[in-house]
Amino acid sequence: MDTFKIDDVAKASGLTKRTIRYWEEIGLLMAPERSEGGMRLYTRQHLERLQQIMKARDVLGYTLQEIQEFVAIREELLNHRQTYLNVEDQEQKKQELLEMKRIVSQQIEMVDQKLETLNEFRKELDHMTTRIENGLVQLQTTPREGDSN
Amino acid sequence: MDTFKIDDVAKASGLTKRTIRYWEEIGLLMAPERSEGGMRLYTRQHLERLQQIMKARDVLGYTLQEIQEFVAIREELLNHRQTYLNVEDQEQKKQELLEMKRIVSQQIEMVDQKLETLNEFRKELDHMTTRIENGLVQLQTTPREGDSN
DNA sequence: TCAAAAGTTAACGTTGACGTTAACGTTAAA
DNA sequence: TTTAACGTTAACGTCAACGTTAACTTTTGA
Repeated sequence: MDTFKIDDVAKASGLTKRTIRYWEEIGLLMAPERSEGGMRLYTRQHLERLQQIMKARDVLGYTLQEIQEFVAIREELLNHRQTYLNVEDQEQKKQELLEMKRIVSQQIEMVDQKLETLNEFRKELDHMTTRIENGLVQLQTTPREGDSN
Repeated sequence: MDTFKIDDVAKASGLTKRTIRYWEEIGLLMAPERSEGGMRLYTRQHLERLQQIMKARDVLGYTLQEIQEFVAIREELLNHRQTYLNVEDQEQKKQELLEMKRIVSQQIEMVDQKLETLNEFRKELDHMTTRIENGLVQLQTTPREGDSN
């Protein structure tokens, strides 16, 4: 079969069933097809989406609302291929594209800011490692008060 | 004076007074000295600490608990200079240093993971920008159905 | 076929991270 | 000195992001 039940998805993703349903409830995960009886039937696409959301949540520390904004833009870009017809539609599409560009620019700025700070943190951690190892060496080379000399 | 009242700290940091007190309450910010009457008297060190916490919260998306762990280690390294006396103290200090090294290694791993994912995101955002701008160019060069030719 | 396993919705509970309000004490400037 | 501005603690409120439980229906394997 090409579809998964919610427990399969939960196990594959590491999320709880509640969380999966919750994310659907708030519009973060697209609602899957249902069986005759009403069971959710997920596809690979749902799994991929969940992975993306988890990455954004865990790594970027975004709220689900912020993630939703990002994912929405991304989706819009994909669905939103060549579909302009007349002058008004062109004008509208232009406005949409400009709005998307604005939001994406904002997000780039945020990501760059995060990258910068993360690199600072990384340096500090390296520094701490050095200091710890120096401390360990000190212990080796300075055994005890008046020992062996 | 070398001390600040809570409202000064709030304005300097952009946090609310409530948040500052809350962070002290959960042990994230060291409790400042008090005046005769009981008013909190902060120093520059408190301000610096608050900046660090804010960075970790906003950029790394850590919970306050996680931040506390990071900050604690850092503090320990600073306070924890050459203070070994006898063999048992040396052994204890060695264990402490090894434990700190373990935790710092963990944190480095997490930061590296975050950096990697952030760079992926950054690339994707660039890609989106390109696509949006292509869309805009398309609109310019394909004005209207059967226009001007 | 039929019970156990797994699914569903609905609703209330919980936890972290504060916001808000109340009731009161302290500082500082007029 | 006195009063407005600012500080304090204590307690309850809130919001996001789920956890948990209940009451019920659908699937499934022996």
